[in-house]
Amino acid sequence: MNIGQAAAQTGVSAKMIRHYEAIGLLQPPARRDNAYRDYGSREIHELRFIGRARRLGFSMDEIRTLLALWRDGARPSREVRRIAISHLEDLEVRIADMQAMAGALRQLVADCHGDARPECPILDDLGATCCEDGQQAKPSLS
Amino acid sequence: MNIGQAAAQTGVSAKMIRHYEAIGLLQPPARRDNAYRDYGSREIHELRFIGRARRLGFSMDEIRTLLALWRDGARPSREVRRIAISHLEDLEVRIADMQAMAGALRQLVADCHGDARPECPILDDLGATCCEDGQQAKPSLS
DNA sequence: GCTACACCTTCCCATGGTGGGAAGGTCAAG
DNA sequence: CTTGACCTTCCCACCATGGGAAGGTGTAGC
Repeated sequence: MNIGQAAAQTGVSAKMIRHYEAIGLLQPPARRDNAYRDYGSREIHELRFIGRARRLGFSMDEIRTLLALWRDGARPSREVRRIAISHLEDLEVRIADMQAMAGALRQLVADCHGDARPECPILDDLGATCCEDGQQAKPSLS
Repeated sequence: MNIGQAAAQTGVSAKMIRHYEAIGLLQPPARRDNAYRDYGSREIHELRFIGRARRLGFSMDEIRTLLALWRDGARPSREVRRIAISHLEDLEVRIADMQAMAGALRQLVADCHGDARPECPILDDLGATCCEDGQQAKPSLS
């Protein structure tokens, strides 16, 4: 199977398939006489694996490890679970961060009348001149 | 004020201050005889503005616009509010995405016993061979 | 004055995941 | 034989950020 077909089958672009090969995430596939890469079901399978893991937000490093574990039929599931939990915790931290951002923004948006007048609590907050004299004027953000 | 002091005062690294200048986000500051950049309270103020906006997750493009609006004392607050709302919606979409990821992962982690045995629903799901024959084996992820 | 150290300058490079695109080869259909 | 769609490799760009080199400057202590 050509790289283009493999890309279509797995949702991973041809560019990225070559990239994954270049960084050693994937074994170089067989080549045809015309030097075209030739993918079989095993490679398709791995590409799909990578695509899904990416969509779950795993880093390339995590995916590299998961892929090794996946290829090793005898791996202890403990290992995999540990990685998944660690990534999950990571995700949760980032979600909490973004929720904090969103909360602060929601407050600012709610406070801003948003009409033709120039008064704007959003800009006021962003520009809060908290430390010109070393004093924090207002707790506000961060 | 030296760039290092400005960095300390604003929480924006010296590297980034120079970078913001290079991409035209900031006016080039005055230079002393020794060619050192010299920052006054106005620049400190702007740097702090940028730092806060970054911490709220605004993109550089958004910040560029917000900064222009901020400098324009007569801007309509409507403009600012529109940008903030648009960014907020963006944030909310991303939060929802990450929550979906986290939810799927949590499920997988819960299903995986995580011991010395090789059976692992997490890898099974990632590797789900959904379409080798054009059939989706299991709804699963994405 | 000399030495040490901290700071400044500019310039280049790396990250990571992805895409754009050029220059050239190959294949299939008309 | 032409056309267009594909493939190959190679280089470049993004974005925000940091690392670091090579060289100048300012300050403190001796």
